[in-house]
Amino acid sequence: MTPSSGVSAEKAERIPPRARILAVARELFYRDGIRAVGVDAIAEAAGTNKMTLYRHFASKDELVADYLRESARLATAGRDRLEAEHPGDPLAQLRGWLARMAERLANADERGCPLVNAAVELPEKTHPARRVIEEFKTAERAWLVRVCRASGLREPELLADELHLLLEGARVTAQSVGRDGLGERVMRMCDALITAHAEKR
Amino acid sequence: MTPSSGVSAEKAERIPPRARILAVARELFYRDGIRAVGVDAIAEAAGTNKMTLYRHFASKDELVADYLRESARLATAGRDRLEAEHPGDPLAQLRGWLARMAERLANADERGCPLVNAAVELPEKTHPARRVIEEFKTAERAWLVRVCRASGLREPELLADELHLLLEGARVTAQSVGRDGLGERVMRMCDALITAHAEKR
DNA sequence: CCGTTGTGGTACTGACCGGTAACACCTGTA
DNA sequence: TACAGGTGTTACCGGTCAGTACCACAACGG
Repeated sequence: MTPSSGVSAEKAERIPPRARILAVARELFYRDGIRAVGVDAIAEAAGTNKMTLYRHFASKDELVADYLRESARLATAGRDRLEAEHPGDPLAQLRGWLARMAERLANADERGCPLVNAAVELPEKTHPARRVIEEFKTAERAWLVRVCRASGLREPELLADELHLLLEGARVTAQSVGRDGLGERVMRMCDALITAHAEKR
Repeated sequence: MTPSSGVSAEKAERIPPRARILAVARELFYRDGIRAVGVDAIAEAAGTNKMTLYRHFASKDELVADYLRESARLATAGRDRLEAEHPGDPLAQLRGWLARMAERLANADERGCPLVNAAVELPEKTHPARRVIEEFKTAERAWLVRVCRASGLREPELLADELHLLLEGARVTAQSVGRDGLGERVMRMCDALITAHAEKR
């Protein structure tokens, strides 16, 4: 057992402790659940200790909020990347987003949207995570509406809601029942919805 | 402070302790989350103590599994009631089920499906709750397929999945973003889906 | 050279966790 | 009356929780 022994992220590297802690927290919180992971475990897995953790995060609740902010940032960056990959082609952006979601559904490590899971785990309305969750989900839906509208599809708000709810449902269903062929089925449903909103009247 | 002081369910009544414990567990686990509620809190709120609780439940995990079995039983009973209310009219049963779900979405106490929430909170594959969750969700989907097929709708499996995923998505979205008008929107989407599967060539 | 800053290590607090032992009690029954 | 089973009460176990005090050390810049 070497002196610097972390669980999955042994970082004796030059990455500052705050980033190491946040990376490890993201992994453990997502995989095992927020309430199931103690700050001790995070600190140890990050190759540091609880004191250093509390020098960078005021409390576990704040660490959780930062974990969710980071997750939201990554998701937003992914959407930005899609826009860069398909400039001026909102329909391709939309399909790319759906395809990525479908891929995730087949992944065995997939445990749904980290922010949705946090909302389930942390019902307290005063928890600092609540704001982050609400803002992220609102932005996500707004992006979908924008892309649907830019694609010239009829009733973009309705379509965005249909797609969004369908995907959210699929991501929790993957956790509760299973994911056999779920990705393909969902993709077909989404395609049908898009087609319906393209043809409509 | 009377000697028998529970939180929300003061039962000095003639209800046996096991039932009291299960009722209180259902309320607290659902409202606050499974990991957030200790066995002490449940015993106290049920007007009893931890010893009596452990005389009826082998462990907290088993209590959780029983809580989920009870929730599943209630949901199944609700579907049976629908069949009794609309005998031989599967379409009315389906619409009744959807209407009930939409009602729930507007309720401020709604915290989604207890079994889905448990799946999010308890990722361990070996947890006794896992079996209960999977069996319930499989049965729920099977009921939907059966009703859709009996209603003479085209592609009943596909329609059942569409409705199921949409509803699951709505129930988690109510927790993470909000429920303003969500029930009505979802009902409209479901109606459109049913119509589409009724007309379909 | 000194002092500052960030980090790691250890030990600790007080509360709570799930789970158990031992005993008093109450109620029904024979 | 006497026994028995289910229940309530208290105290306890070892472990873990979030959070903190204190000190040692290493790197830095003057």
